[in-house]
Order: sequence, then C-alpha cells, then structure tokens
Amino acid sequence: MAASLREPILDWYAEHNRDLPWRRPDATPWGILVSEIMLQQTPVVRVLPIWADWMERWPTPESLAQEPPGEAVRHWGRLGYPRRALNLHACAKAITVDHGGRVPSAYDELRALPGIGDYTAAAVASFAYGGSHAVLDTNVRRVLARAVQGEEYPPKATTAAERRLAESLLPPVGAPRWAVAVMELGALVCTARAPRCDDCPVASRCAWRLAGRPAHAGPARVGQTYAGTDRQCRGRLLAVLREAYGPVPKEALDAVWDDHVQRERALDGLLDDGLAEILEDGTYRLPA
DNA sequence: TACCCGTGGAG
DNA sequence: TCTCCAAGGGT
Repeated sequence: MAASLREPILDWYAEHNRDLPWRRPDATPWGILVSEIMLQQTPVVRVLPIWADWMERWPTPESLAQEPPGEAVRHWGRLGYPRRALNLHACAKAITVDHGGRVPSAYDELRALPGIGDYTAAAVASFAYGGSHAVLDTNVRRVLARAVQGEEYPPKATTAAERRLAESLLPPVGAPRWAVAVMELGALVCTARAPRCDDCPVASRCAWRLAGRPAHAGPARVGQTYAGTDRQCRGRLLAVLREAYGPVPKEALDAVWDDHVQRERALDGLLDDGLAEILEDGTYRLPA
C-alpha cells in the first residue's frame, strides 16, 4: 500500500521540481558532492551563490586540493558550520590522492570520506552515479512519518525501522529520481511548520492527514538557543579571520566578544578544529 | 545517546 | 520579537 505513494509523487515531481544547478545533466559528481555538503542543515537559497562561486573557482577536486584549507574556509563565507569547508578540502585531497581524482561511486568509499555520513554517501551514490540507496534526509523522514506512519514528525534520530521502510519503498528502477522527488515534496509541500496538504499529491492517502493531523505526541523537541553561546562567539571570531586577508592581532579578536573566558574557550576550539592558526608572533589567521 | 557545531529567513 | 529549523556529521 505504501508503494502506491510512488506514482503520484513522481508525477508531482515531474511538474513541480526546481531547476537547481546540481540537478542539471551537466553537473559533475564533484559538483554534486560539494552541493550535498553545503546543503547539510542549510537552505537551498543560501547555498546557490556559494556553490556557483566554488564551482567556478574549483571545478575539480584537484583544484581545491592545491589550495590551503584556509581558502576553502574563506570562500565558505557565512554558510555556517565552517568545519564543512575543511571537510570538503580534506575530501578533495583524499579523492586526489586515493581515488585518482575521481569522486568514488561506491557508498562505502564515499562514507569513508571526511564529513560524509549515511545521508550524504547515499545521496552522492544516487544522484551522481545512479545508485540505488535509501536516501534518508529530514525531508524524506518527515514525509514517510506522516504519509505512512501517521505521525507529524519522525523520531529524533533515524531508526532501523525508518531505514527498513525507506528500503522497502525503493523502486526496482529509478531510485535516484524517487529519492529526489520525496525530498522535494518534503521541501516544498510537506514542510515542518505549515504543511500545504491542499497541494499534496498523496493527501488522500496520507495516514497523518486521514487521522486529522494529530499534533506531535511526546516531549517537545529541544530548541537551540544561539545568542550568547560559544557557537555565536566562534562565528564572530572566525568572521574576523575570514574577512582579513592576512594575520590579525589578538586585539582584533578581543574586540568582537566581551566575555574573556568564553572568548578564549571559543578561540581554543577554533584552533583545535583546525579552523584557525596562531603564528609565532601571536597573530592569528585561517589555516595555511 | 545527547550534545556540539553557524547562520539567517519565515511565521 | 522570538521561536523554529534548514539536503547532517562527529564524538
């Protein structure tokens, strides 16, 4: 019965899919890999300009691998989670050295690259190479939770049951298109906040809607505060390094965050993560 | 497992 | 204004 979701969702996708550059026929596996890392926890509209800049600047893994990692961080801009820029740089090096400059097509080889987890490995294997994998991102999990399980939201962490369900829904052919279609439905119609069931191709058979769209049971999902956190402090400090072409004195970092203890902790964290370097003269810069 | 890791737009 | 959360991963 869950299989009857396929046709209406595929038909809906054929008509409503967005024309995104990494979905075009001329997109390379490298471009697709870059897009998937950038899209982790990050909206499409914010990725678009950064992805275009990266592809022009570094069209191949080799071209990025030749750069110092700090350049990847600099051109990451304000996308957020800048460790992803370091991960992409490390991916570029590993692909260049260990895979002959070609993005691997096997799930296990992708999964072994830095910053590539279950979702991203499945996405790249599917979208770049036509592989058949359960692609479980937040959109897919939400759509399946609602349409099949009758729940407003999926569990906090991906469960074995969710994986089994997704695998059972894999079509014999065309798994990549099925994956991107469900993701798109979740992104455009079956959204987290205000789902547009009137526009949904499977509204008539959605278990959650048929049950009257019951509110999420169980504990409220923990919200993430941001103002005043170490994360905000790290962001401020790194922005100084990104925007200064060259080493900056400690005073320039001290100026952007008042709390001395927190500032030192955040700076140590950036150094530990390889997002910043301290030179012998006590100045700081992006990693060379 | 639960927590950490950025940023900014929508409601 | 403030809360939520967006194609997750690492530890």
